[in-house]
Amino acid sequence: MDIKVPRGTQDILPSESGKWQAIEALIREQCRMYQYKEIRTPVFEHTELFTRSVGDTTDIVQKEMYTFQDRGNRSLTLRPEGTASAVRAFVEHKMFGYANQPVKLYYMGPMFRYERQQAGRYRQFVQFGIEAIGSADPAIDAEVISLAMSVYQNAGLKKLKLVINSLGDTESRVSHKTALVNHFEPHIEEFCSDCQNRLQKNPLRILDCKVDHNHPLMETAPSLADFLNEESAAYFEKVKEYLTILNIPFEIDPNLVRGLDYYNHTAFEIMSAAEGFGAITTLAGGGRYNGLVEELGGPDAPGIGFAMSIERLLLAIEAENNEWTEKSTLDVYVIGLGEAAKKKAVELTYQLRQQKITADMDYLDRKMKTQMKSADRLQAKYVLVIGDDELEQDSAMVKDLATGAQSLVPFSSLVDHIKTSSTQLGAEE
RNA sequence: GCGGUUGUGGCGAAGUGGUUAACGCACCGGAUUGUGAUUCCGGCAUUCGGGGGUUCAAUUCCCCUCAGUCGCCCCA
Repeated sequence: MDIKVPRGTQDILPSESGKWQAIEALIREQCRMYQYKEIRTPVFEHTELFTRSVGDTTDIVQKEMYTFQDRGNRSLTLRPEGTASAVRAFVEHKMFGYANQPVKLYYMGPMFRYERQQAGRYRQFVQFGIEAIGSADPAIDAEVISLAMSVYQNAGLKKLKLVINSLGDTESRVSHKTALVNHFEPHIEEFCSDCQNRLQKNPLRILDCKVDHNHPLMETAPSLADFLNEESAAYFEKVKEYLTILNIPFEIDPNLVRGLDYYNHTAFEIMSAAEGFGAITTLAGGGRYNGLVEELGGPDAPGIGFAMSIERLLLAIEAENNEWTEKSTLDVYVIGLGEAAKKKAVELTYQLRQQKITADMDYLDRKMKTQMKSADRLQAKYVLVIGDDELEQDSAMVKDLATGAQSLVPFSSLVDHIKTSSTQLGAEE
């Protein structure tokens, strides 16, 4: 078999899936505390959804999307991020009419971006994200950020860095854009063709161009911070104030610009400061997107959200050396010796499971010693041994693997015996 | 898109231009024909990612290719 997983994808094996489930449970619990409700949207959408929301001059849309034609000649795209779908659903199902506003949503699932893989970056990766749509209160910006922080803290992470910035409102951005165009236009022929295209459509993207990043005009480009109008600056101040009330430390990075076009006002990233972490330190990113709902055909509802990568969260946990010790969940391993005893073993294993006692047995007809070894490796609490002698007495030999003690117990009282001894065990701990 | 690095059994990992490719783990069998640690004995790669070339001879040298991995950029 020489077929392998496609590039940039991975199998999460049984030895790892326990961690995933633990993280997922932690996340769902946090969302419950904050009263965000899960929304599940398709993994593919009409391509236009992303070109219109994420922005058709962004890297994501221009070179990272998995876009294909279906048999009906529709252009579809595997979702590269979650906000577009959530907002699309918000509009499609008229959630702006819901009694409870803002509408608070969360999602968790695979996203797809065609990129070269490296540590913490995959072509299929899992994002957890939330969206609060319908409120322009800076307090909810702080709530959104605090939920992200609280997931990380509950996962045991300590080395975190929150970076925030304000991208300003439409007016601020328009004046900044004009300044950028004026700045670059006289020398635009010195830039790459991509940048020349970006000049009128989205000059901000010129600033993170890969080709021309050494051009002297990059250094002297007008900064967004200088173009924030009064309302935008006041809004940003309020967000900072609320973060301070919540005791969440932050840094301001005036150069923080998110890679998606729909953001305005608050933008933030949470990074890992753990040493030994890969080159990619961003754990989560998000921001406000007033205007996006309208862009997708809804009313003028403001929104804010973030997305985080589960893969990177797990990497960060590892980098901070927080071990997840997985406890064995096997109560009983049943060993049947000989044909008649095996039949009994099959029956008993089934009965134990029905009584909510986890049980397993050998299906390879291995010898006693090897089965004991299996039981040991599986960290079973008890082993039941059934042979001809036990059958004659309608009993099983019950061995406590921790102490090594064993006793003959009648089949009829096996379940009670195991239940009472395990609760005693549990009480001693 | 660009660059570094790696590719030997289920896993980890040595190694050499030349008849049998170390070792460790795991696994299987036995010592112990009904009991898990340890120990001892035995078994477990006609083959060194794939293709081509150099050579009397290549897993070892050269070229190409594929794949993993890491980094740049950007992002989650």
